[in-house]
Amino acid sequence: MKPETLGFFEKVYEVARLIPYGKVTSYGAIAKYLGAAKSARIVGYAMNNSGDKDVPAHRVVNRKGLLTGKHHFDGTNLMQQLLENEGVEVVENQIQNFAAVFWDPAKEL
DNA sequence: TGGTTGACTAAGT
DNA sequence: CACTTAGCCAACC
Repeated sequence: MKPETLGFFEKVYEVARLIPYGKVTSYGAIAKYLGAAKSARIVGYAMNNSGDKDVPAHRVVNRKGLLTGKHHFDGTNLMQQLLENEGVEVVENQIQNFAAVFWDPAKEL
């Protein structure tokens, strides 16, 4: 593939694509894996631009397992539906049993 | 070049 | 226990 811009965003997209089916991770976990643990906000910012990318942004939530980014999806419950479709239990925008579905790239990779 | 933004996180009140 | 404040850093204007 082409290295593209080789910017921080592209790195975030690659990690996001590595998230297994039925699993989720946090912005901070991705940032840490990229060596920029304090750039969690940048990860979220990148996700905002992931609309044209094949990035499962619905698998990326904040550290509390809360679907903070669902407001950026087209529908109001689209993000939740996608997660539930993968077997992730979500109630009131919050992932249930978050620890069980949490996937840490820094540890898994 | 410099200032604003933001799908975050940790710590404090 | 819920809200507020502060730090953080890459991209955008």
